[in-house]
Amino acid sequence: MPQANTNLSNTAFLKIYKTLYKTFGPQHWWPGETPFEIIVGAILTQNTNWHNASRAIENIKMAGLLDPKKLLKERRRIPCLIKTSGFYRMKSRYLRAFLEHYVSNYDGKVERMAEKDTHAIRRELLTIQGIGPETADVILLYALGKRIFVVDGYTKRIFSRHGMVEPDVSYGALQDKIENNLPKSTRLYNEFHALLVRVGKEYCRKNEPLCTTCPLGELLPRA
DNA sequence: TGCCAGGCCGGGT
DNA sequence: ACCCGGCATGGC
Repeated sequence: MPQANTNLSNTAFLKIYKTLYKTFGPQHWWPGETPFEIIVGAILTQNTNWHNASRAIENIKMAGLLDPKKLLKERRRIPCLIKTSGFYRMKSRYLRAFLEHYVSNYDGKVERMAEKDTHAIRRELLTIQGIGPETADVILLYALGKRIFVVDGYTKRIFSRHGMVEPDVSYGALQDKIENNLPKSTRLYNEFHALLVRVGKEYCRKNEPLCTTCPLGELLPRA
C-alpha cells in the first residue's frame, strides 16, 4: 500500500533536514576508509567522543591490525591499542565478540554479510555482546549501505527539545517515526544522522536546556 | 574542577 | 517491563 502520508510532521522532519543541510552542507559520513574501519569505530565510539575513539583506531592502524582476521589473531593486544577510547576492557570484549562472529560466519568479508536481508542482519547483530540498536544500525547504514535510520542520543535530544517527541521515547519508536516521515532514501538517512550529530555537538549539549542560536532555533518550544 | 562524550550490559525491582 | 549503576579516557 503506497502510503499517502502527508501529515504535518512529515514536512517538519524534512524541513529540519533541509535546514541543516543548507547550513552545514554534506558531512561525508561515516569517517573511515573501509567498512571494517567503520564497524570498529561504531563500537569504540559508544558513549565516547569521536576524538578518543579515532585515536584508538589510529593505534590499530599503526599496528597494522585494521583487518578482521589479523585483529582476531592478535586480540590480546586490543586492550592496549584501544585504551584511549575509554571503557576499554568492555570494548575489547565487544570487539572480540564481533570479530569471532564476523570471521567465522562471513570470513571477515563485508559483501558476504551484506548479501542478507537487512532485518535478518540486524537481528543477528543484536545477539552479539556489545552491539545494541544504535551500533547495529550504524553498521547497517554506513558499513553495509542498508537503508535504515540511525537514532542516537543527539537525535532524541534534538527532536524532544523541539517538541516533536517525548524525551523518553524509545529507540524503535523514534526510528519508526522518523522513517515514516521522510523519503525512504539511504543517502538521506546517511546525511541526516551526520547532520544531527553535527548540530547536536555544537548546539544541543546535555547541560544546555534550550539553544537560541542554533539553525533550528525557530522550532524551539517557547520556554 | 566537574561535566560531558555519536551506548550497552546485567542485576535488581 | 522498566530502572539504574558500572564501565574509563581525554578535552574543555
